[in-house]
Amino acid sequence: MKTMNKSDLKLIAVLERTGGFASAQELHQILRREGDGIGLTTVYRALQSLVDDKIVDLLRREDGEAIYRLCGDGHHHHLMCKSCGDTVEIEGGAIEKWANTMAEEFGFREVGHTAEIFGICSKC
Amino acid sequence: MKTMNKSDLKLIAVLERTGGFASAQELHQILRREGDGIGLTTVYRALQSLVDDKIVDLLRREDGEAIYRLCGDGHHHHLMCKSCGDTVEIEGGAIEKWANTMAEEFGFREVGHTAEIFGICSKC
DNA sequence: CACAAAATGAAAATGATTTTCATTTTCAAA
DNA sequence: TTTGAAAATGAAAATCATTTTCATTTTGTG
Repeated sequence: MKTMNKSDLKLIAVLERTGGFASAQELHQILRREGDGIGLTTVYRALQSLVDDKIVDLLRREDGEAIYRLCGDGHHHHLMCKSCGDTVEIEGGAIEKWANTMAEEFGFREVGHTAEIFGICSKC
Repeated sequence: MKTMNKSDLKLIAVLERTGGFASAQELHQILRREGDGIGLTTVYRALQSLVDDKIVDLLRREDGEAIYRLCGDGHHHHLMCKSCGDTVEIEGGAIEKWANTMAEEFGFREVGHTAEIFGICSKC
């Protein structure tokens, strides 16, 4: 780990606090809301460098927007209602195993994965 | 399967011929190169409707660009190389079970899911 | 203090994708 | 065959996330 400036630390702090995934735009809004005048450009730059340093994971939402989360966060998956948008965090131990097994079988390394479930919740 | 117009068929033809994944822009260029004056808008629309009809799969390149490929039959998942983009179709029996179990546990119905694995393949 | 390197952010640029909207094509009913 | 409505089409404008540019500010160090 090399350079680590103020902005990097801010982003890490927010990611720690919020847990899970967030897009650059969302992270920027959160910081703004908290009174931090940080610029969007800086947020992108900080996230980029954190990804380069493997401190943060970069995934993609279904629409292609980049989302970030702290590496090594015991990560979880989501169950989201297509109707009301309500989301439940769920464990994915089975998925981790599946991903690793499959990746190994095909000789892949530096493996990551995404897995989300969606449906209609009981309230809707 | 419902509507299926001329453009849809053209796109399917190109996807069959080329095999593997291609972005909307690439598919458009290929058609143009072959003398077809189809517009980019139409390419996007055709791809969208093919995805809706589950005739083509939509994934994302690392930079977030959408890439499309003809669906094999049956539901499957993908193992994609972050470096060269090579993709392997894999079975996800474990995932189906996991998704259904979780959904049931939280009272969700009409459940679907996504699960993709990515890493660096042995060639890269 | 002084100064070079690093950091910052506003604004412009980029590039994929979507939307708008006017025009053309398709096609079944008359 | 003619006709009218619905579907399809594409050029151009609009969106939107992300990147780049560039002038300014901050920081660390000699």
